[in-house]
Amino acid sequence: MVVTRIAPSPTGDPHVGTAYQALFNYVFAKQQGGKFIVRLEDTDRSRYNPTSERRILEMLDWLGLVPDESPAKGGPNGPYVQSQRLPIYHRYVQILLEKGAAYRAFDTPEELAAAREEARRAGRLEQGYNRRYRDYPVEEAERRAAAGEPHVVRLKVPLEGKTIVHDLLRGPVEFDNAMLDDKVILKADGYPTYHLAAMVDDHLMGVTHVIRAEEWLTSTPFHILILRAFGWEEPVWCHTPLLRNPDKSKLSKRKMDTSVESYRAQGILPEALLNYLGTMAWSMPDGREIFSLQEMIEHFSLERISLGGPVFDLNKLKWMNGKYIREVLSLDDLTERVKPFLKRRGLAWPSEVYLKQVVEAMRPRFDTLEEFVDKALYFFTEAYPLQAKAQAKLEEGRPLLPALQALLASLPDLLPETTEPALRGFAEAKGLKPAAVMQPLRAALTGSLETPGMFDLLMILDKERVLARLARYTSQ
RNA sequence: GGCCCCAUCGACUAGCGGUUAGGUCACCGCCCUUUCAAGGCGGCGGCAGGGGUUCGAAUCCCCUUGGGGUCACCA
Repeated sequence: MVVTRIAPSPTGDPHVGTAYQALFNYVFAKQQGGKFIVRLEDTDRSRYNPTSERRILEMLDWLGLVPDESPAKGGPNGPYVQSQRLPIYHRYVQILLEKGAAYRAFDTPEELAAAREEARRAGRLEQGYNRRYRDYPVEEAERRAAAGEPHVVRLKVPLEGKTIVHDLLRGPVEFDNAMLDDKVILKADGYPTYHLAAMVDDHLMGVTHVIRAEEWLTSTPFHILILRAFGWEEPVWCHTPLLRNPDKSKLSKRKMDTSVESYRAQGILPEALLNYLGTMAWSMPDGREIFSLQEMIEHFSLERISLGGPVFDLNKLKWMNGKYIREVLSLDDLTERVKPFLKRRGLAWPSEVYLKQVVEAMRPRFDTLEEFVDKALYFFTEAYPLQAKAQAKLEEGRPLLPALQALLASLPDLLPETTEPALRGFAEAKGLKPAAVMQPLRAALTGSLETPGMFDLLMILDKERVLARLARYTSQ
């Protein structure tokens, strides 16, 4: 059975890169009838963020990428939080030590820094750790360890030969073992590094496909060496391109908004975010750009992942979100989604029917849920702003307002069938273009020059409110 | 800098030896129109460069250039 996983580390805000990886791992697993696991990699105690775990899990839930096994849900391979698996790692480190595949190293961080500095100054070719303890007598190392001397455990990497990563998307990628160094697998604080923990867990959890970001490609030979040291089978490796900033560098919160929570707060829909991420380095065989998670599962293949690093384009994300708002969601669904955004701004709506009318009228005019609130304020409060351009139009047409007020007051109702001929007739009688009447009226009723059509506006606002708002400008 | 990956319009991409190089976002124009949108129609714009292979290269190979990643007791 296919088993995939994501292994986010709880160090901060839930990241779109995590969502991206989750999407591909989830979709592939589901398509193959397999399992999708979430495992928290919290072995870096210094960067640990206590709220991060919960928020990452919430993000996946919001997106609808429901894991089969996770810290929250549990499963047969738990625990799913690495800090709770320390005894497991210690056991496996011991095995490597006994096999002579790893060794204890007593260098202090200061010594390592000094050695690095010296190597740099000497302009030496070889990179990384100088292997000072690689051939240190085992009995002596054990004695010092037993005496409680702080130390790390490093993998004994072969000095010669090549390690070949068979990447699903790139074919064989060769690395000279001489270019590798003896990486730390167990830190002085007793926590494993990513390299060891991930390989042990992937093996124990039966992960068959490691689909992860390209930044891991160059440490894959090291992972393969760990696997070999244990005598374990390799998973299928599949390194996907990195999401990029507009300047093509790796997506980062310094240059871009990378927080999924932030997009959610702006009123980006989970379906749209997922859909957009699904078009990053992947495409539907038939070229369609709007597709659901389910449709992606139906047509997905890892082979269709292209290798160029895609720039995360806010502009297109917004467009796609707008597409979902006006063409994919039902009116009822959209109306429901808009509610929390109104509430958060302290706005209320008189009835379900009213809200739905407003949403329908506004539908082609907003791309995010937050934008809906911004642009539809005058439907929900009398304290809407009068924009400068609208004010100018209003002043221009101010002389018309009393007559318009009288006209509208005289009508039996403000339905479009009634108001359209009335207003057009009014303009014609005055020898004016319709716009010369509509624009000042629009400005008076909404404080804006960007609104739904006048006749919809009048109907939704209702007679009483229309007249009251007009009275603001005619009663002095 | 060493090592590794990558390379089609400004952005996302289709293409997997023979296409007038297609679509989407953005941009521009037109239409629709009471405003703003949405929508429709049209336009601008690309195979990084150089060598090969081949009857024929965006497609295969090599080099150059460019971009990115990685070189932590972080993941």
